[in-house]
Amino acid sequence: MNIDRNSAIVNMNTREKILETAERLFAERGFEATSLRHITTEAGVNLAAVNYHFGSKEGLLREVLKNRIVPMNESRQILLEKSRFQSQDGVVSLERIYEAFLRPFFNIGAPGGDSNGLFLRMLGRISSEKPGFMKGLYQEHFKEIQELFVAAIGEAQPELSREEIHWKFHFALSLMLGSMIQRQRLKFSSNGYCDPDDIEGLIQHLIEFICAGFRSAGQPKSNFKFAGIQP
Amino acid sequence: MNIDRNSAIVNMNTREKILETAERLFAERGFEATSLRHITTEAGVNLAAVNYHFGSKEGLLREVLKNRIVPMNESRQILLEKSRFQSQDGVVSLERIYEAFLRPFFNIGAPGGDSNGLFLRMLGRISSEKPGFMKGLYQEHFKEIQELFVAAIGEAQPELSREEIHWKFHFALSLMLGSMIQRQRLKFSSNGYCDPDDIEGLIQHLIEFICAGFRSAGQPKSNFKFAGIQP
DNA sequence: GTCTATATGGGGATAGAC
DNA sequence: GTCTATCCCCATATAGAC
Repeated sequence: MNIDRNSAIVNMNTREKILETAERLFAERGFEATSLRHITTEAGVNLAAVNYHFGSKEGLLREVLKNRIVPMNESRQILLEKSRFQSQDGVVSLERIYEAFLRPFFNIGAPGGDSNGLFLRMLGRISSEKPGFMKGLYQEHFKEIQELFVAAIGEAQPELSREEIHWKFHFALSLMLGSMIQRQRLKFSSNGYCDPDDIEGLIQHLIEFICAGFRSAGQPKSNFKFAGIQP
Repeated sequence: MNIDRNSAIVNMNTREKILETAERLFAERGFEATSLRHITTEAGVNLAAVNYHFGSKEGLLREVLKNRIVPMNESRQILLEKSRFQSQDGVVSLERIYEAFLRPFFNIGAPGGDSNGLFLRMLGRISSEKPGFMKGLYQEHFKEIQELFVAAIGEAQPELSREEIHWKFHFALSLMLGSMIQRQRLKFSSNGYCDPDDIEGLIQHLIEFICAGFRSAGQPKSNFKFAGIQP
């Protein structure tokens, strides 16, 4: 039943044990730095089982990611539809759109107890470690959901050009991943002013920051004269 | 004289050859995934030279980063001081502050011809690969420059609380790194609407997005009622 | 400072018995 | 499906000759 992902790893079958342990170790140490031997030892299974069940180390990674990403994107879609249903005219506000986009991302570990956001750090890390791999992942898992959200943003901010929407969407996505990857830095760089473990606060600050960015003029070249300083 | 970093690697001494090649390979493939053998083979030097000159693989990494970061931060400080001097009352606008902060970051490779931003991808990657290592790097190289810029932001936006400034500074930093790490994604995710190789456009869009975030209310909890949707 | 040679330990993957 | 045993590759680091 998989009630508590952190306990009773004994009661899982070999395949599940490997997935469970691999996810944790990939997140903690990175993909390259984690060996199959390390995974199988911690999981208490045989080394050869990985290749039997997943074909290769990369096959294992693909499965680990898929198990998290698919429910996350389903959740995003449901939240967006719910907000659209609750709206007056079918146009969802930017805040609601990004709440639907961000919340499942930060809850991706729940209810598995991934309160440290290890999985999210892994996702960000993989995206910089293996760009080719991520491109495939994008085509398979993120293309559709992105089109859905880009369309919703276009309805919420109809004055934005397609180019502007894509720039800003890219920034929002980069910020979401970056702020999670870099989250531990906030601990020692804010001199105690901010608590990086306050996920709810993080989400709210992020929504505010992102929506402000989407509402900005969108014409920086004409609105703002750059100094043209040479470094 | 080091006129062109990409040519005449033959004319460099062993230490420089190693630094040159290591920087490129760390950036292209990541730290863990790059072997000393690979570096020394491409550089055309002996394997043992790395340990002789840098003590260890991590010592080599430290030196590679230092060679880029120190000039970058000097450049940031100079740009900020120049903008302060040019201002009427010593208060620099947010746009100028972030231009001074961002431009040396994106020009970090120049005039070395790092037009692909490989070094920046490496920096972001290392920060997720080796958090402990980055903490040391932060203390050594980034603490001072951050305090300088946080102070300038506090003067430009005096109504922001310390907590808000640190959140937003963290976001801006995460976005800067994230947008560089994820830059290649923009190629295939924007359907051709945006050109990720247009660094000048990237800088201008970033400044606009970040400054809008800094000018947003700063009190999301009271200004915006969250839906409280459960995923 | 630079080389060869090697110590020492790990890596992913697989063949074949059970 | 799971195991043992092993192939073959690569890693970092160092000792010691030149």
